[in-house]
Amino acid sequence: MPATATDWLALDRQLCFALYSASLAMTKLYKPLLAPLGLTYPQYLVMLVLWQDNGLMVSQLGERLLLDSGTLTPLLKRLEVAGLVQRLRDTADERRVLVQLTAAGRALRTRAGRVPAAVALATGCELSEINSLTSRLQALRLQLTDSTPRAA
Amino acid sequence: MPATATDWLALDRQLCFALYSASLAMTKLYKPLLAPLGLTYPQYLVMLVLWQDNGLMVSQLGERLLLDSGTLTPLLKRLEVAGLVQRLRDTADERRVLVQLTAAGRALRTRAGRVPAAVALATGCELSEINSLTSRLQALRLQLTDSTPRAA
DNA sequence: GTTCAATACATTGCACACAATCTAATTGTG
DNA sequence: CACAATTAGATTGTGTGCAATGTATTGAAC
Repeated sequence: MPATATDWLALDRQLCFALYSASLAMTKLYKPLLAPLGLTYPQYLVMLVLWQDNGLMVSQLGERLLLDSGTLTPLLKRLEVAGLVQRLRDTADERRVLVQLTAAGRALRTRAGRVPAAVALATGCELSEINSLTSRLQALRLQLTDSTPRAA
Repeated sequence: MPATATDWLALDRQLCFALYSASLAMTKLYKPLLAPLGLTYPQYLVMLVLWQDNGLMVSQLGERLLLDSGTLTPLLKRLEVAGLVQRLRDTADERRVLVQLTAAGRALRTRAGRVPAAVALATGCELSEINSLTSRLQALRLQLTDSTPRAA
């Protein structure tokens, strides 16, 4: 089967694969940077949210990160075991679980402060280039989540 | 702890999160498109490679997709159970496993032909925009895999 | 006030990713 | 030829992602 003039199924032509492999490569880049902090990459994302807005519900974390409870519940339990967060039932509404940083969790922010610069360096990109690429990816994600409704 | 003037740890400023969430959103977009073909998204990527180059070794698939045997071996076994590929020990070098498309696997290419257009539509982007974003992500991935050597 | 629907989270099952380790086969060295 | 080093896959264990389902709590309607 000879390749057509423009083979739409060629791997190197796929935006999806460029996205997929770049994302996995990024995760691998973070791994040695986060290991000293005792965090995996998704756990780091949760901490980023909590460092900005402490005391969120599980569902609010899920909205920010676009993850569901099936992913977050076990992840948060591991963060709790690690002593970085506390999971507290909301007394006003006992369906809710509030995720609070512990002192250790707050303290970790300082050590995490060095991570972004190390990542920016590894990308080999100017800051302006990083920002423009970030913006385009955010726009793409917005478009994709709109064309892929997740709830009726 | 008040946010600094430029908070380098802000979630929406992270290239990594834009990449991560866009990649997950892309996978969710593919899911209903690939379900009729009986493929998951990573399985689809493997099929893309094989449709271009049939009869590769597991390690060659891994080079193209940047995945290791721990990921590919069970995935390929599932594709074999689905009747789309065959895994054959190379008689010349019995360490090697050659992955060959079956007739059903080759035939699936025709049905997959409709997928790229549906994806392009969902992105809401011009083709030129898709291509430029793809190129930038490929360059980023290359830079990241170079700064993150995986073998000594 | 009881019943029904909605909400918030937890659980289960499946499929990746990947580090670390293992086994079998091949290659290189003398 | 013996044998150490290398190579190719497979296996194991951990941690996501997510669909589907379960459970307890709350809110709404009557």
